[in-house]
Amino acid sequence: MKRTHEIADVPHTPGARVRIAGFIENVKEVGRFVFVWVRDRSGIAQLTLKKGETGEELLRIARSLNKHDVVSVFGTVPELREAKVGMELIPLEVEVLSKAERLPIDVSGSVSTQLDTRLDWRAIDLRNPKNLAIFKVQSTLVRGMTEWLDSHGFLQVFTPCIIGAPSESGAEMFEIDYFGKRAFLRQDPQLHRQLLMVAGFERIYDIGPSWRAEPSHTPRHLCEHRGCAVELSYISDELDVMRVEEQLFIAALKRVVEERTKELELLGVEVDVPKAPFPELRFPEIYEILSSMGKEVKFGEDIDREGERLLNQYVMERYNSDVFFINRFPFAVKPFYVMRVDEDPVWARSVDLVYRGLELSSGGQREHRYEKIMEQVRLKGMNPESVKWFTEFFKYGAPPHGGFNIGIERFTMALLGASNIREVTLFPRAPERYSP
RNA sequence: GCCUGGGUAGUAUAGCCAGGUUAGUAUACCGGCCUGUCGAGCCGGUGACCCGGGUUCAAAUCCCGGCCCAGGCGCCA
Repeated sequence: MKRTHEIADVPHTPGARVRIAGFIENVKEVGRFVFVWVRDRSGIAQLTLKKGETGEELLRIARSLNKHDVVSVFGTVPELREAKVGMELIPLEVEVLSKAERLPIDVSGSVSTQLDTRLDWRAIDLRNPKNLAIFKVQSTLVRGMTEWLDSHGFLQVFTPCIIGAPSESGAEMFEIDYFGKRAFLRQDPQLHRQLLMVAGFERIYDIGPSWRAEPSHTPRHLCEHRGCAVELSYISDELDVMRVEEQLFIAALKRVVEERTKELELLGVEVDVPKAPFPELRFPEIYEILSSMGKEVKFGEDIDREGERLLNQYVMERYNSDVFFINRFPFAVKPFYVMRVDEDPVWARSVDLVYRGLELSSGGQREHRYEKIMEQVRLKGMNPESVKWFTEFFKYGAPPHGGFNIGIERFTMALLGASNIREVTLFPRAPERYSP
């Protein structure tokens, strides 16, 4: 290997001989000294070279280094550490593994670069330690969710990304050529998760991508995003789904708070882990709440962004909570597969989770009764043939079930207070961007 | 898709409204100075008006079209 230690793991034992590797952060010549900073993903090391003591060849190499050259360094831990940044090393040998030209963007933080330009140079942009911190947090966030799911009997599954027919009526999907036939990239793993409930898998989760062919120009939309999609059987109603979702949510945040203190500090983020149960607002009461706040929404209609913001404000003021559920959406604005409230079928057992003003997930109880599903297909004006591949299965026994899909980028964005979802996506896909 | 605001060195910005200087500044880069730098500092240098058309004696600046960006709305994770 080109190194024996990550920089953060180099022992503070004077005289210890180690080999580290990383990018050149800076080279400075001051008086009798040449200082070289080397960064790996764990931290910074300063190489200290002293004229008259260090060999001429080593001084020559050190002076010739450019920012972001990749090097491997063999050296000794000094008696006295004087560097204020990271650890210090007296180099004995510097091997240049790769040379770097002048960087197209600033990664050090001295000049801030616009997001779009950064994304053009994303692999270099990601060398910024703050960006690494974002994805460390994201990794832990997802692990917090999977750990909770695994320990509560949920089976991880993988459902198809290519589907033969649109999963919901009228949704904008990417069309692909499938051996001369029309196929689509899924916009949600929804229907296949339900089929696994029909299969008797009872509790599953699917972490994977979804695509939306919507030309959305907003800071919170991507054309490709990943979700943690959960489905479970034998629920009494959608409240059982909500109880699972909030436990999952809490477990994920706890993991981040426990394990990513350093990263949260670097990013200047404070996280409070909320307590269950989360506040729940329901239609049609929501119309009254909005009305009392001066916003009129017609009975039976969906709320818009402004309405959502007002509800967020309402929950903050009334419950002092930055997370809440919205339940019982109008069936008119939801897809055919949701379960309606039998006694009042204007409303669906459809649930959104809103965190820090951002819609994190949609879900709820699904309709598992064949006759009802077919009735709703008709009510939505869909051609029954187009969803037969899905609906047929419900003739042969289906447990009552429900689930939700938490947007991973959205979750990360809300958690870190990022101003744009692309900040928390490694290589985002947006209407005008599909590279790198 | 609609609305608003933008596009100036590698990066980030000033100048544009009231058209006319060597297009200013920071940072990066190159060179020099400095006996421990750590956001180092100081001196010198290289480097730019998105593309196409129009108005004008003259366009970074005004007008039209295109492409791209940011934000708001719709759609939603």
